[in-house]
Amino acid sequence: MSKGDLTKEHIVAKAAAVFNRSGFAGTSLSDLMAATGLQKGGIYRHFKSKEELAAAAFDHAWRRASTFRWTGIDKHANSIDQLKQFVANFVDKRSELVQGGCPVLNTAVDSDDGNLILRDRARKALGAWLKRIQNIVRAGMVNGEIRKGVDPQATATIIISTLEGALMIGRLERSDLPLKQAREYLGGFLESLAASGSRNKRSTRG
Amino acid sequence: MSKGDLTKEHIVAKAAAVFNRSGFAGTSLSDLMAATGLQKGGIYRHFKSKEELAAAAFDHAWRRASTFRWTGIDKHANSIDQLKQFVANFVDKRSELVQGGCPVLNTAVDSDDGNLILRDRARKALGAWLKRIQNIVRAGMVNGEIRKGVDPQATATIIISTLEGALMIGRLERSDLPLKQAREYLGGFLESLAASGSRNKRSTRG
DNA sequence: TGCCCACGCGACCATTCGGTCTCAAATAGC
DNA sequence: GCTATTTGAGACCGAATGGTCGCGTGGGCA
Repeated sequence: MSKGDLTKEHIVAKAAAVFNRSGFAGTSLSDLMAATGLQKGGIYRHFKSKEELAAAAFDHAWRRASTFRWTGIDKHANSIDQLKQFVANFVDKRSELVQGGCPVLNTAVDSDDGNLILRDRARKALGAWLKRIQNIVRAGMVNGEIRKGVDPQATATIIISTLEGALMIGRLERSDLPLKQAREYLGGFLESLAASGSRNKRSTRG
Repeated sequence: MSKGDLTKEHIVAKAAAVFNRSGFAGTSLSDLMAATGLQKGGIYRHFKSKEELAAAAFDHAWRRASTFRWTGIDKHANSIDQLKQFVANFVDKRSELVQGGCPVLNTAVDSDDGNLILRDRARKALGAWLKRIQNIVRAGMVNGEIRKGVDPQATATIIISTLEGALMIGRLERSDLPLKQAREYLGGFLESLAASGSRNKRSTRG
């Protein structure tokens, strides 16, 4: 990897934190210069505009967030346990994230009006996220772990909504209690999806 | 009401929509000039800074949102019905809001880093909102409508989280399905809070 | 009707914005 | 070690930013 590529990666990583904290409009080139330790020319050598950098930064932040949120899922055979693990990761692995909370939430609110490029990236990221949860629910239904009649799409919406909403509340209150409450609540919710009899052999604590 | 006060109110109302859509940093004085139809001097006659105007605009937007969300609550005697009405209002009365979604969500994300004035306003608004829901839950417990053992604080967090999260998803997807799913889901959730036997006399459809 | 001051206009200010470009220095290939 | 190419600094650009101020005007009150 050439020196230039290394620099580019460094810029993206630093910029991701700034954009995630301050939003696109709220981030100035001088903020980015301070964060990266580079001058303007050094940054613009690698990105042709602030927007292009913001897009790369979002991708970086989202890749990072996804990595943490989906770790340890495969160690569970049962779909409900997988979903519980995801919820637990979302709640516990925040500190490992790029600073400033969930990139999708932030970008959704930040670029709801203009900035189609950023909005589209957030939309696609959220879509993939929802789909991945839906697929776990569907697999659970096929395997007889999850009741017939459960709506995978609505289930995914509820899980993500609750987590993102609780994240927002917690950030305003500077407290992690809302997310802890969401985790506990979603634990019960996920148990309630179980097909009757399918969870007898093991503790209900996932 | 003097002409000046009228103008001031007009500025606040127009500015509220712009700030709510574009955020504080994303809103420029020229945006506000275009929205209000006034020149810079006309705006600065009534507000000593952009920030002061943004604070007044938040108050306006929040007052408006609260009005719509809490309409028709008193017509229900039962606390669970009151909460259902609140959820229904949140979902159905969006179009009557100041444009751009929930002011608390937007301001929370927008001013999470700097802007203490705005952040503080959003924090207090959210706190009052949570408290009001908690009080309904507590009243329901006192009246024997809601089970003992329900946690009013966690319940309020779950309701608001789910709604705000679904609002965010719906805005990204340009769809109202997520909010509809949240309403339906929360309907069941709220029913599950009922003290056993307390809801036999009436339809479960609130 | 006449006065006066609240009101809003718009020119003006320093500063910062995102972005460009030239050039010296560092790097990489030979 | 020499050269060709990358790389990043930083001066510079026009436009836009948030904010100020003096002045003309018109609405409100006597």
